Amino acid sequence: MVVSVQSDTQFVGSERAIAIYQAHGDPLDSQRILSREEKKRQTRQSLVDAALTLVGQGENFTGISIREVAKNAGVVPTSFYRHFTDMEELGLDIVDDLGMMLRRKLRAVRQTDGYSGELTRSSVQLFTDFVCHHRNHFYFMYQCRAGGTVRLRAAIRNELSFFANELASDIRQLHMLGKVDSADLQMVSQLIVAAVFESTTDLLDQVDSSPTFRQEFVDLTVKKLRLIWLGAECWRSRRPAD
Amino acid sequence: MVVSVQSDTQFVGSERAIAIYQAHGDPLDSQRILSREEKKRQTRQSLVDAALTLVGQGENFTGISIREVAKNAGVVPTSFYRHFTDMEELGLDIVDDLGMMLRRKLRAVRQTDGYSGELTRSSVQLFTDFVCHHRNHFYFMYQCRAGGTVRLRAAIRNELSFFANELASDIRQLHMLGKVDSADLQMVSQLIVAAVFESTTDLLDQVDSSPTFRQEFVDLTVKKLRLIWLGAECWRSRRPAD
DNA sequence: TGTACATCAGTGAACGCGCGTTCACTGATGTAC
DNA sequence: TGTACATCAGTGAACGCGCGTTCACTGATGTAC
Repeated sequence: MVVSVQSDTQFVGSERAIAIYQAHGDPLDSQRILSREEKKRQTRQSLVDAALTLVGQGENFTGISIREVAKNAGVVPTSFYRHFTDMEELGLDIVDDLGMMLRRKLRAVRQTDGYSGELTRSSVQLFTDFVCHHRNHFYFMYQCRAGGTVRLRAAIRNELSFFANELASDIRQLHMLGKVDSADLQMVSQLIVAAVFESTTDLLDQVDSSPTFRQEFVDLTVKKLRLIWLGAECWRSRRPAD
Repeated sequence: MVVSVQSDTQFVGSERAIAIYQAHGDPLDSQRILSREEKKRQTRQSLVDAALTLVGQGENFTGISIREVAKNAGVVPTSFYRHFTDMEELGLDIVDDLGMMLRRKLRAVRQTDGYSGELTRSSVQLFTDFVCHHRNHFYFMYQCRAGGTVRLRAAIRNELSFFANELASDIRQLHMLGKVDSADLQMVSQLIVAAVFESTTDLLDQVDSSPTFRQEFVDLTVKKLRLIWLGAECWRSRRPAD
């Protein structure tokens, strides 16, 4: 039911509605005119997409104006207010969006046991592919984690700690790192999430992201996580000398 | 010779010169009028300080205007152009500033062997104090690392990799981690720098930064580094099971 | 030392522009009968 | 099914404002003689 409209094409008013209608393949409701609610949802999505596209083009989210977003969504500036009170609200929507997509992915992977071969490597590979498929969302996240408003920063931080918690509970579920108590496990998870997240900046900064570069990135990240994992396995069994 | 002018006080033109003059305690040149060059340097510094203060107050560096900076520096907007072509240039100046301060600190610590007791802990303690003394600089760094212009991001990334390199060479110098080859040592250093840098966001987000919170931060960071260090010591001696 | 000129950091008026936000409106969709 | 009215997403004109940048200027500092 979800129709993706190419974000680089601009439609004005009813033109967009027609384009959406034409893109819709289901013959059963090919005669049906889009409901008001549906059209509103589409416009809202156009606004979000426009903002993300601008971020992907190198603009700073904080510096993007309502007028700019509206223009790129093919809508008059005043329409923006039918959907969001300000850019912060739109930003919070993006955070939610990414959060939901990540959770959906996580659920799918867990259900189908989508890991192939070695666990660390396949997890990193899945994450890497995910980042590359949602580049603009991640650009946004990295920008706003430090540069956004207080609420935006809090929302992003919240998402990150959610994933650290999920990771910790998965490690427990798989009966790994038995010698690590739960407070320390939390620390290990944070460390892993931080290492991956920090590394990801390299992936995002790479413009082309050729398959070879992506592979190098996966290799390096796996190596880092293995080292952390090694440390976690030794943890408690021996105190560090220094 | 460096005189600090309270950044929340605004001076206009010659008023500022007088204030600087009065703050200057050395009786030998109490009669001396500041040279043109010196005054220019002072104004330039006021502009940089004004920008940093605004960042410290929660504004996003990318969103700060030339007029705003000039106003807070107690100078007319046009004066800005006597010192910088645009805000990006001012930003690059801040990066250099912080880089120099960090290097100076590093040198001082190495010369005086300023580490007290355990190496990891005293290093983290020194870094933590440094961050708290240069809060605004670090706010700026975190914001611009992801949200700045291409040149700004490159400059910041450059500083970070400089410190990873310094760390790697120090580890070699102290004959630690003998079983780790130089490519892997680079990886370990990156991991350590990333872990510290990532943790530091917590320190910056804490508004009051009470001594107890600061201590907790040091403890947690030390723990993380110990775990990485433990992993690095096991590295090569045993391959991770997973 | 004093004088005459050069330099140039800082000034203040002015410009055109894009911004956020308001307002009354239009006309397609939705609903009640 | 048809009609009459309600809703409300999107429109377009208008506003006052702060922005970056230009320009000719001023007057203190610096320099040559």
